[in-house]
Amino acid sequence: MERGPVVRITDVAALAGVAPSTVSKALNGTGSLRESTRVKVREAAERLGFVPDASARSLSARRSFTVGLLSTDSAGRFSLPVVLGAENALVGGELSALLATARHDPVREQHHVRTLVARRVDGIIVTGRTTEPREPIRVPMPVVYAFAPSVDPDDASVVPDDADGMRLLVEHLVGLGRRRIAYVGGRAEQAASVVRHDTLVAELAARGLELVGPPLYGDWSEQWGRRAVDAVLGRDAGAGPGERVGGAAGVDAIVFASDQLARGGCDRLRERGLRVPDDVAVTGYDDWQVMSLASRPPLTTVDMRLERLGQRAAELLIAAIEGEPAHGVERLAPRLVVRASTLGDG
Amino acid sequence: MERGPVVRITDVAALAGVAPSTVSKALNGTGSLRESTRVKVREAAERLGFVPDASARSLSARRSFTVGLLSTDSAGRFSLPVVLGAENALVGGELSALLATARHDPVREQHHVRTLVARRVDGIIVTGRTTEPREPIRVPMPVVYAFAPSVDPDDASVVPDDADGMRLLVEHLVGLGRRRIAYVGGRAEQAASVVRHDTLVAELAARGLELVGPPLYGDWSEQWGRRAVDAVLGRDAGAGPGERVGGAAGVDAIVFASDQLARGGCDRLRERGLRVPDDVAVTGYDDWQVMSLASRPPLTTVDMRLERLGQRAAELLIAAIEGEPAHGVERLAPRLVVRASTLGDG
DNA sequence: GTACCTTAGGAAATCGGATTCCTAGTTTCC
DNA sequence: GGAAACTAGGAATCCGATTTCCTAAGGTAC
Repeated sequence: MERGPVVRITDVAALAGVAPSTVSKALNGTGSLRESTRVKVREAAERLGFVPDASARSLSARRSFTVGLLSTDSAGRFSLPVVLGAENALVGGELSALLATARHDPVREQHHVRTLVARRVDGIIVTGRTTEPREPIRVPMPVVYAFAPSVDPDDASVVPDDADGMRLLVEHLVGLGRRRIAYVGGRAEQAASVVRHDTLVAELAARGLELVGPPLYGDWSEQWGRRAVDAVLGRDAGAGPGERVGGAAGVDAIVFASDQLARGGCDRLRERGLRVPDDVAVTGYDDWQVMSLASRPPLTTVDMRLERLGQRAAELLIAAIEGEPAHGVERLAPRLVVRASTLGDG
Repeated sequence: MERGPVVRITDVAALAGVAPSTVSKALNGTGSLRESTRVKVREAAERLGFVPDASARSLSARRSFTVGLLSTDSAGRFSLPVVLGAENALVGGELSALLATARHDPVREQHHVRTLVARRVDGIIVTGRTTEPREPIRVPMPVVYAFAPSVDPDDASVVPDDADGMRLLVEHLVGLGRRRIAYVGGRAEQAASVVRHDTLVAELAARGLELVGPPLYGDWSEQWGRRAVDAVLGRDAGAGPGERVGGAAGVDAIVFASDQLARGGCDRLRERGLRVPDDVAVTGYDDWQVMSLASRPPLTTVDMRLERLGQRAAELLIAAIEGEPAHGVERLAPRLVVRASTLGDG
């Protein structure tokens, strides 16, 4: 609340003693003007604190310099970083971000899509809660799907490369000499659980190894992580403190499909007297730091680089807006984060 | 990507056989028109899939039907729910939300403020990472501060009522018969640590009780929560399993200033052989469910109702936009969430 | 010195709705 | 039957910046 009368281009023109069109040219670096005139106009604009009205600019430019960030999710743990990364990257392209969260409600989503179209956003980035492929939205402007890809291969999508992440983990574990590896997933029907399992099995096979025991599925909670450890070790034969598990059912590493699971797993292993990583190495997934760092020991895990994912989506969208649309799914390479749950204190 | 040529009001007018101004009146319910005409126009608009251009509408309405959500924070754990609550409430008022995250960078914040002003947003909601009062932004439109209040008492702010939250906790603990209560805060210089401590002391005093030992401050980590328990119980004399603490230094409840601290505290208490809540009751703060529910036992804590806070901020902002600005700090009553860390399995 | 180019900058059209104002019909009333 | 009062809907203006088009002044050439 500082200046009541908003400054218009005509005010600047009047002060500078030129026509409005000249002000526009001077400030936008277009047209042919003497340098002295540009300076004069710039000074007048500066003095009045002139900020061009975006609506008017949009109207004549026939674009809004705005993109929609449509999140199926209530912008939870996964989509939030994506949204933030995108928002941040958009600023560079002098684009603003309209936030629209659908909260899993198709009606709400439809409403938001309509609003974004009405606002003539230059493009839309769609994110979701999980990596399950989703139905595309139908709008008359470019769209990029981030995290949750579109089922239409002609659309542009950016997703974390889960297979690559698992490959990094296997490489790391096997490199450390671990051979008897078990797998604990989250919900069985979700892509994240399945892809990670399948890749794990494939990568082990490529090294002449096999998963120890069947993959275990539950939900994504710490509690399931704890229980899964019991299941892996065999509930009945709780090993005593310091006692190496060994034997046919013995494992020397457990790969969990998320940090939450892994954290619960570490707790349970410790409670059962097993040392992590000395007796059993543990890996998580996501590098959700409130979990991965708070775990005892801190977790070796995979950072999906979600902010970078959002940033990349923004880059692709900007390119599409400028007439160079991408197609298909782009996979973003994740980053292995090594911590004490596999490496010990060393 | 469905219709190339965007439909304008003149297209609808042509199809309906009326003037553009009539279309506008028909669709907006203004002017005086025969019902048959309205229907005719509506059908034409429907058939063409007409969606009025928001820029044009904004230009003539002299407002953008958009509000800025300015988050100092990278929309972290606290500001995120506030932002979501606000965004959700805005939809009801047919307003859209422009997301702007400053990431603690004053330059970035200034840039975003400029952008929001250029876009002629109808108002701005400012949120922060902590409840520390902050400098107000200077803009020519209404502003509401949420979570982090403005230092200017003339501005409108909505904050969680921390004192009330602590009062609820004390009432609960004392009601359960706990008398020897210790306090563990987060960072000593932060309002959240201090207000909670001061209120705790005052509420205890009102009941003829005193805090056991000095308040302990550290950071907001689980690790500090664990260490703080050691400090409270006395590092040297680690009580054996099942042994009641008792005596001059004994406590029968520990109030932690956050769920993270409390969770670490529970872990440590258990490791020292103390039962929660039988030997020592524990309370957290925030009801951050990945902490409060994953804790063993789950935490009795205080839900600040951050989404509601954001919603309330949106309501106040909408009122201000409509000419009824609020002033001063409004405190939102929190909600006590009782779980097993004070009540046991019963 | 006249004819032809440049060039700086202004006037006017444009973007797409909303709104104000006005007019041709229709009603109402005495 | 004629004047006043409504009514429906169209024409024109406006919102504020961009952009196109055009003109007057200055420069160059022969």
